Amino acid sequence: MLKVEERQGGVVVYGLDIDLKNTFECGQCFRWNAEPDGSYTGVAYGKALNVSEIGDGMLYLKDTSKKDLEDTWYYYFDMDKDYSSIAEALKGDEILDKAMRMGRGIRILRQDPWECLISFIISANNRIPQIKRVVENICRSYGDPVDYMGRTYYTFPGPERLAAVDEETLKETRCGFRASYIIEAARMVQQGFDLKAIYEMDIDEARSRLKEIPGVGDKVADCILLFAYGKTQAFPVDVWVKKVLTQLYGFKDSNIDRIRRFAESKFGDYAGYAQQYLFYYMREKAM
DNA sequence: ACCCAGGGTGACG
DNA sequence: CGTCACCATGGG
Repeated sequence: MLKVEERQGGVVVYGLDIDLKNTFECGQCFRWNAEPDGSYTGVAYGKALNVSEIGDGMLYLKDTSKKDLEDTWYYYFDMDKDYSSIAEALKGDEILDKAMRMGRGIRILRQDPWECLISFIISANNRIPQIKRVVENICRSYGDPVDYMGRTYYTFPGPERLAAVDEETLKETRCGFRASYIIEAARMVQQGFDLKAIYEMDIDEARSRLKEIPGVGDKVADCILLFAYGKTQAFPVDVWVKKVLTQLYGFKDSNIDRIRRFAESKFGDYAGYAQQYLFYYMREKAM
């Protein structure tokens, strides 16, 4: 258990291994933005939050109650998870060691499955800044306003909202050809597709269930399993990870399913963490 | 003008 | 089973 202390209307958490920039800009989430002072502001689970690193392992959650921390942020940041044991388990691979040094302080967040589902449907054949833009447009058009620190933020709209939007109107958010996928996904969830039930499934059953939703293939499903359901064995294979495995690990096979199984056998239960470090490493290296 | 992005789908062998 | 054009959008 971490030490928590209320301070100046906010909450300070001590002893948390986190780097906000690496965590929020590693491509797992799309709703956090850097402020001029280096802090980050975002919205999750219907709540707005500003967070900053105020010292070694000290995280300050601004204008937030201890109750919000316990109800939402403790889970969202996965504060129980001990990352030193993950690093220990993944040690010994030179490429991954270098990637872990670069991605120091990345935490895999535990996002809302519904928001994660739609966000990664949007991610298909798209770029991160554009994904962020579309998600933001959707929230501004269909979400609920939240006042926080003198500004207005918007929640991610529920399935019943998006199910009621027609395709041409939704395209005003610049989501492009993914509009029909988003609307159909919303209708399925609204009509009883049980996103919560997936928490309890083993990874293969969970993946095939998610793939029943249009716009969800192997890669998108694995992102949702990793970033929302906490299934850390999941190893999403996108163009960057493919580059890592072919160029750095010498794996000569373009079949996504075989790449994924190779990684799962190589990195085990922590494959998802390895994936995120490697993805971040490859992207930063290319830029 | 061309290529590509945290891909998925459907058509075709 | 594998391959491939296509999808909408914006940036290089």
